[in-house]
Amino acid sequence: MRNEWLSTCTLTMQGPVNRQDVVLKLTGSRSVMEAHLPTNPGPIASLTPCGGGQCASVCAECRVRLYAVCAALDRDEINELERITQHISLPAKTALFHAGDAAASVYTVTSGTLRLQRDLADGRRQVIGFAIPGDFIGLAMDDHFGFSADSLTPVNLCRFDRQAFARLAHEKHGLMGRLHDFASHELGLAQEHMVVLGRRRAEERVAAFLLRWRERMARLTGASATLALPMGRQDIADHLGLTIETVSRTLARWMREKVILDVPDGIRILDQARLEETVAG
Amino acid sequence: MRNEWLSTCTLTMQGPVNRQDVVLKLTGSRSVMEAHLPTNPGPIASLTPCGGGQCASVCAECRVRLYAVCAALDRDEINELERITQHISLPAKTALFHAGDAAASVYTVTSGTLRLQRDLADGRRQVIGFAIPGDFIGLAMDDHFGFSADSLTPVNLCRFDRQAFARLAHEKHGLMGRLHDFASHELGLAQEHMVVLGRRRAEERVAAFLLRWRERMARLTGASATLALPMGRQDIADHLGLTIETVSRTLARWMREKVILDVPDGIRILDQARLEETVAG
DNA sequence: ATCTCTCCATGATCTGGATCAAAATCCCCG
DNA sequence: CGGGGATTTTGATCCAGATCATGGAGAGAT
Repeated sequence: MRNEWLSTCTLTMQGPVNRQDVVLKLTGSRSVMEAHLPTNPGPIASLTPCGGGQCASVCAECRVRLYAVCAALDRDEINELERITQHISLPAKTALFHAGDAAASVYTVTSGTLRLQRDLADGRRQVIGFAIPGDFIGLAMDDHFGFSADSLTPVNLCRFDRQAFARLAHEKHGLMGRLHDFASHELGLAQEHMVVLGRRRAEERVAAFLLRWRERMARLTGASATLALPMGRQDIADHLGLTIETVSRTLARWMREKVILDVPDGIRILDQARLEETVAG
Repeated sequence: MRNEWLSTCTLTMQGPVNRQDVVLKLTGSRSVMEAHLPTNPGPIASLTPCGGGQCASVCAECRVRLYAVCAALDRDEINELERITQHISLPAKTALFHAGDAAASVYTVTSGTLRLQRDLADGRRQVIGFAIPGDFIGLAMDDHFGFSADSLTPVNLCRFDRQAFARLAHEKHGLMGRLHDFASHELGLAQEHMVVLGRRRAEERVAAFLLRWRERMARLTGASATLALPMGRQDIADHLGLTIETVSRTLARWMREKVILDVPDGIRILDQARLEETVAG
């Protein structure tokens, strides 16, 4: 009904097109302004292999090694893994891959934050999650990615050829076990998020998100008073199944009530107990 | 606010209490009537080990073996697995385990349907999914189950001691790989369900559910005109983040419009294309 | 400094689906 | 076959959060 006109809308692009940039810019309807056009995936941003792909023993000094899947491997195996590894950097706000792309690679995040999302044809989107250092990207794929990945900040990743990585996982039992631990853990989190999306009120969703994000960041950087939020309000909304207005209003209310404090690029949680009560109901 | 009085409500039970039976039965508020009390988990229904736990080579004639995790094992390994297997039957509408229980066992479903759910303190519930023959239960657990499992129909399961099963998985590489495949696949489905819960309208949710359930049943029994729905309307609603009224109205409308046909214990899909259009938007 | 663009905040209004209510149907079980 | 609880259906009304509209604050660019 409301989006019917979309079905007859055709645009022709000249030159290479990054799909992330192709949004309908029509005034008068905010939601349509943000609709991504279902173009063929264009070339993604060029990637910079670190040291020309020839970095020896970068892993040895990797800060996330003990959190990542790599922790399953001993020194020799790490070297073996490193042979199929490409260390790459991605600028902020750049696509790593798109939903539906052939999954040629899998990744471990070593720094920065990525947004993982699925898009519906009419522009609605669900942010599946945010990937942070130590996270493995590519657990839930067949031959094709089921979601898109975009950097929110500059990001560094280890890229592994998927076939080669799968071969290694089948040789090295510890690696497969570790992959399975990651997948099980992710599955548990996904199920928890289903409860949030299916049965929680707006305020509870935002509180649950802040507490969980704080937890994840604490694992990386240790407990910190301020909480960096590299994702925008719209991203939070799309993660929680809300609108940007609802997220904004909820945070604004908590700021008025001194539950949280606004700081540049994030917040500071002043009253964690209050957020926990909100989640507990 | 609305449920504040619950915080002062205390009931004392005499004799063993099956948590599934403990619901507040107060007229005047439907949602509270259905609230499960947070009692300590009582003893679950007694389980009947098939043949006193001494069934030799039951696996050989198992109808779901090729779909289940067991498919990863050769004849000798199957025998080894069978030594740590207990074949059990569960009557309909019976708890297998509760969220928070120590996860002593993991399971493969061989017949029947189970409902997997998480409950919030105030009675809201999210049905994580439904387990059918071939499904493995226990992928996403740490030491404790993150959700409850109840039979909707009579159910037969293979119960494995979790420690022993984990040990076997660490010895038999194929089994671990298969477990990981199951976990990745589940993760992909969970992510898809997030889109449904976060961004889809009521009608789209129900259509997506029917199509997906049909797909799963088709894998088991082959394509069939009628679709058995062992779960109730409330279960569907709690799976889709809707109310029973919305589910009921949506199905009723489709029946009026000859998209589906009411049959005992299920439906018949008359116009699959219509449902697919609904999901596609 | 000014322009532009993107993101965020906030008030006003609307609405899809929740809630409330009541009747109808189903399903055991004796 | 009939009584009583559980589940489902259907109608009326309500409301949390969506939608619409507008203004403001920052960050880059020139």
